[in-house]
Amino acid sequence: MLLTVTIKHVAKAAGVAVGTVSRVLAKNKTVNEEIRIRVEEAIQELGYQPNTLGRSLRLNKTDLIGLVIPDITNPFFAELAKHVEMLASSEGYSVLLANSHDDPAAEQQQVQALLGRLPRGLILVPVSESTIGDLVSGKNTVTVDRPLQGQTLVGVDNRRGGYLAADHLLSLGHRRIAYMSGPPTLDVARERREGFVGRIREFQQQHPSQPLAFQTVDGNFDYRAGEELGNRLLRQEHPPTAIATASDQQAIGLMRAAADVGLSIPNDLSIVGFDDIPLASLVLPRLTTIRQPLAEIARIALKAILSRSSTPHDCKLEPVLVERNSTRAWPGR
Amino acid sequence: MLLTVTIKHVAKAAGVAVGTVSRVLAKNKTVNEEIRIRVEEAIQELGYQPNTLGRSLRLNKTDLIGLVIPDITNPFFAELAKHVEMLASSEGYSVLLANSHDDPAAEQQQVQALLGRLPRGLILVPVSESTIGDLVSGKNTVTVDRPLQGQTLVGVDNRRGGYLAADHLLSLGHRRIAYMSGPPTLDVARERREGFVGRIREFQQQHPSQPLAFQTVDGNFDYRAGEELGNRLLRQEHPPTAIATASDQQAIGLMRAAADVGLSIPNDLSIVGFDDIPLASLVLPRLTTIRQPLAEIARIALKAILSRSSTPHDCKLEPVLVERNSTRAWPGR
DNA sequence: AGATACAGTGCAAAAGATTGCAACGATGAA
DNA sequence: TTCATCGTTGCAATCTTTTGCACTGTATCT
Repeated sequence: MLLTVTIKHVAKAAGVAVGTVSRVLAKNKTVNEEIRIRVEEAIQELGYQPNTLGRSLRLNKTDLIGLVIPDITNPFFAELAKHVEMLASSEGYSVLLANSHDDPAAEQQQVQALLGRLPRGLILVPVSESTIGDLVSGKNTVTVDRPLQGQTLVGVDNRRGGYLAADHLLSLGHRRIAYMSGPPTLDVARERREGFVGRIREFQQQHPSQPLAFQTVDGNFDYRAGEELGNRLLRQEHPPTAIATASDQQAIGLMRAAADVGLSIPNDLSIVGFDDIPLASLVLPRLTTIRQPLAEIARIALKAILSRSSTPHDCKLEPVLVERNSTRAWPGR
Repeated sequence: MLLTVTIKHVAKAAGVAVGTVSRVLAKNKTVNEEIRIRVEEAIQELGYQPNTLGRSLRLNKTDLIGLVIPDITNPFFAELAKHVEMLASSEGYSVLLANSHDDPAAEQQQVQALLGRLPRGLILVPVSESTIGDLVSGKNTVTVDRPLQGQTLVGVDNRRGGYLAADHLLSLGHRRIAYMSGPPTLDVARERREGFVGRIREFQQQHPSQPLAFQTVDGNFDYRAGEELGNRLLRQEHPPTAIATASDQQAIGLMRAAADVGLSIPNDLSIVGFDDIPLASLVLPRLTTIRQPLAEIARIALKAILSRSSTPHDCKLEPVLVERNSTRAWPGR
């Protein structure tokens, strides 16, 4: 165990008091140029690195950002984590990662453990609206993607996203449409569906004479749910000609189901996803989807944490439609 | 800002000295039963939680595990992160996440930043063999997937993995075979290829009369490389009937290229991947691949960290062939 | 010249927890 | 009675850093 060099050693080497070294480190200008140089030389010479723990204890705050997400394996959250980590580390912060596995009890435990580390702030994708509410209240928290009572939420305008998807399919001439939603317990899922259904209703009112079949199914956000719900939808007597989903993972699962049933995309079936994960542009055919500006979301969330604006102020970003090859105009056979 | 309750408050509430409270917390048995109960009640009552910083400063060690990976967006590393996080948090540790983006300079910076936090240990997927070598030497580090001079490596027997893939394709009757390798700078990639080539050569010696065409290409591990290399391989005059890749991501990119060329899998082309990421069993067709026991890898890596066995001792696990629907016997047209 | 201001520096007190050492009271032995 | 022992507990030092306060010496003003 090599013994570490502390601020005391630097002070002795430079022939000054520890306080002075500290002031040099803090770039405090009330320190003589000559002494500053002497101290900096000593720091160089000894290879001194400030002890984060001592500083944190004294200041009662750390350079840690807590990030609690349901599942790092989900490409959407992985992307979020990547951006948060990049931005945080460029500002000198490190990120504490915690998985909640979509389990309220685990989430509560994780949040508690993280809070015990006195992080500068918490970026949270909550799974349970109730369990952790008071745990994080007043704790410099920002919520991403999903809301939590009394906390700043930064995310996308989900209604608008749903609206865009519906509008896209309608304008392509589809008149047998289905919407594959997420878990009905989640606000995000409900909002996306409401936006989608809203556009459908709007169209029906504007064109009351046009026949329009529409249905909705619920499930999880993952691949498997996409496949299962897809099978259910496509094996009906009159299957839809277009399906919008609440996540790209669902959409990719759905593509699998479509292939099993023998449908070709986009010829027999148009699909539009949600999120625009990296894989979306790599599946075959490339997936038309509603893009969430994730880099921007991460940036704003982190800024909110670091600026400590105690008043919660939600931030809803604009989703955008990314047209690729999984949707096509319906010839109207 | 609500003021936090410290060990001092507990001591006063229980009418004992702080040292005694500390001993109760440490489950030190040299403390009277009666007093222990009184202290524990005070802890409950006040909702006291020990300050991690004070403890860490005193003990000069933390409950943090540093995890440095090239890219959290890569499903393989995401899966690794998930397992590490699960195991670590179940032992009371938190994980510090850092992305190196496959960039030696960034990696060096990240490792340095993490080490400054005095983690209990570092789990590292190194991108550069040279830059961080002396940075982490003697620092309780475990390397996963890729080796680093003088550090314990836990990973899969890559040669064996390559061997299994080649053996599978040969036994299916394929005689025009290609291997899509990873970056030749990476030991992992070289070993997998050597294993693969080794089995090919072995077969040639055993059956010198049988015609056997074999070629190799190099590239990155990601989807895009898979697609590009795939196009190059498949657009030859006599394309291979079977291709093994060095990663599932490559394999999935390759599937895309195959579809572009109009080849059906597994009828016209057999593909075997490497890693067995979750997506592998969800693509169409489901991907035959060489599975890495990632949960086991994470478990061993963490155990090595926590047991602080200072002598580096590599651990090579057995990869296993997972047969799914992307490979098929070659009829020998 | 004497008083005042001021920049620059040292000193010591925090911050919260752990732990070696001393002290204490009770007991038993000499 | 005195001494040693044992099991517990309190005291105080320690880990490293920051920062308010006091102090020094110089410069400026009256």
